[in-house]
Amino acid sequence: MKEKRVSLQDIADLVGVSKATVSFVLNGRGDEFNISPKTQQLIKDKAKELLYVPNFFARSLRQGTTKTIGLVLADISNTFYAELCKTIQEKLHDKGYNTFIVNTNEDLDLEKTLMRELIQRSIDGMIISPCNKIDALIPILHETHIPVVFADRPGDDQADFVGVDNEKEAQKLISSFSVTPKKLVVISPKTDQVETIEKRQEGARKACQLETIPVSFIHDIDDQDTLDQSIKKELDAGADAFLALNNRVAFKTLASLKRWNAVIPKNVRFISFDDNEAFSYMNPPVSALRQPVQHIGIESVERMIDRLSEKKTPGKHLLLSCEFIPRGTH
Amino acid sequence: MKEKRVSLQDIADLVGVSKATVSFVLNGRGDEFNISPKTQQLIKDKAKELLYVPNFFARSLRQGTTKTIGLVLADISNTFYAELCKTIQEKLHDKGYNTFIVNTNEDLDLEKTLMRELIQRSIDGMIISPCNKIDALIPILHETHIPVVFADRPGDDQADFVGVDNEKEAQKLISSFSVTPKKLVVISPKTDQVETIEKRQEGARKACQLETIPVSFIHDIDDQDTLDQSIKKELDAGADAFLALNNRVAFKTLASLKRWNAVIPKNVRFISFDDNEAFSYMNPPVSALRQPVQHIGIESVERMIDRLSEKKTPGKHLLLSCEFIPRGTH
DNA sequence: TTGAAAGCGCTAACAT
DNA sequence: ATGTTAGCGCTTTCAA
Repeated sequence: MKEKRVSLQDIADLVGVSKATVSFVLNGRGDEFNISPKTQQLIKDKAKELLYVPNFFARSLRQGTTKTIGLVLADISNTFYAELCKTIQEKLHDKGYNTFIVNTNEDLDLEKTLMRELIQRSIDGMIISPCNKIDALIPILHETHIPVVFADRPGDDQADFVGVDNEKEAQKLISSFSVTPKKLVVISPKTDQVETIEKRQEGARKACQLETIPVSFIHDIDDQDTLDQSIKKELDAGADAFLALNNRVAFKTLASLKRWNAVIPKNVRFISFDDNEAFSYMNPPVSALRQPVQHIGIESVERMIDRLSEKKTPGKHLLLSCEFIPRGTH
Repeated sequence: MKEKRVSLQDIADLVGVSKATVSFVLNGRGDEFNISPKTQQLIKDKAKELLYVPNFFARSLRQGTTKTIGLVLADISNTFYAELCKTIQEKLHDKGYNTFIVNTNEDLDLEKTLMRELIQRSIDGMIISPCNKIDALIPILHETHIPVVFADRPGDDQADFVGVDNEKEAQKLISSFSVTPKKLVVISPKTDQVETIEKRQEGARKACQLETIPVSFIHDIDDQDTLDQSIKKELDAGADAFLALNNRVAFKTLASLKRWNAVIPKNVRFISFDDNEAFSYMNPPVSALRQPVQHIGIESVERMIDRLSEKKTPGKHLLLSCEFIPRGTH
């Protein structure tokens, strides 16, 4: 079963030409080098017969390029990233690049390990939505000179970034409630030291300050019952508006509200920062801020391609707008 | 910016030793070759200073192994596959393997292309949930001799497979309705020529035959309104039980039922073959058959590792059981 | 203790 | 119209 893979040399030997000739023909440059049609056919036939597959490594080693982009994602099982991943891979493929996807699972150490592994593989570039703070990543990024584009979660000013203005969007969102909240509760996901979530919190805080709305913050701690108790307390304290800071925590918050028989949107209003396929099917359908996921993916790829062709220098920050989807809970 | 990457030779030159020596030291085999501690330190320091990263391709080329498994997925934006992907990557990483994930987007041609690209990269093995029929893939699989494990969707008898007995599970599922249906409607996703969906249809058909329940089949055709009309027709014809064949189409079916004001589960009962994170949060919460996603991932990896160590020959089919999650719609 | 050299499979400049 | 050859960066055997 473990026969050695067929190499250029094998074909060359069997056809009775040199491996250079075989290389030319198989790369479609036979005519360019005036290889006779007869020889070309012979070579092609033999290659097909032996199921020849070129060795990608040998080629990369020789050419110094891999036509591969590394994609580092924080949580592939979150629909947001899954969608982002899909778009990016599609677009990169259109541009002739392969994508090496890795999932860091919001694990700071794993992220570093995986980034190093990607760099080892001589990827041509890296698109990343980091879970680490940029400071932790800088030493790693210094180990390489490939272009890096941050998607969704920013790096620093010197690095490319495509995403949304989380603070501004969150701030605007507060005024989307159909009734000005008497008391707002903001629920954050468990892993909340990430830049995006912090910005969203900040935006909400500012909006509430401006409009003098009392606001409190709850951090999801992975356990539905604890969350339920926190929410109960807020409800008892007169909270009438809830803002969930991503789609995962939105589900959990809704479950809590249901448990305490909150009547949405009559007595209590709810908005999710981050949309989900299921929201429109729920009862009542969930009002949410939709991030331009696909757009983020497309622009990240564009940016990467620009950087690869060295037409652009790093440091561009592209902020895309979100869209509020009014459904039945706001 | 595009300075050449530091190579072994660079370090060797600067330290004043041969690149062999450097290679030994950097691979932690310095003592084994009796390299003096002083030289070793010198080399290590220089490597760190220059941010040396070994060239993975050169190494792979030399060693003929890549420690990389290709993972071919049909639709990464479907929660089922996203979860599978996450598990598989985690487990492979534990075993010292990297994962090269590609998403075929249920596109038959793209699948073939991507599989070829994986093979070109000399991956050590491939885990795949194919969208193509096995016949279409056989020629491609013949181009290589690496172990292949089919996950979720089977290949053929000669190939390894880890998944679920879709036919049997679907058949059993029919008797999970709280009331025996007067008329059952089975809704399939758009891409329904896949083995798993066909088996589920078959299972439902058999169950209905045995219990003499009239059954009809609807194929989702991507347009909610058309689906709505089909479902309306069935409702008018007295359909009182609906079985959705994956989580995506479940949402759409529920939306339809809501549109026509079907009272669930009083007048109409609903079950989804395939669970979703959101189901438990819906109103009423959706009864569903949960596939052992993580288990499928874990076993696929186990199988792959076995095959890689050549302890096992191919052809093992592992069927895992599903679990019916009774919630509020069945 | 360390170095020299071969070779993994491929490409491309240079010969014939 | 085709062949020869020199590497790409690394590992490893053999020699010194």
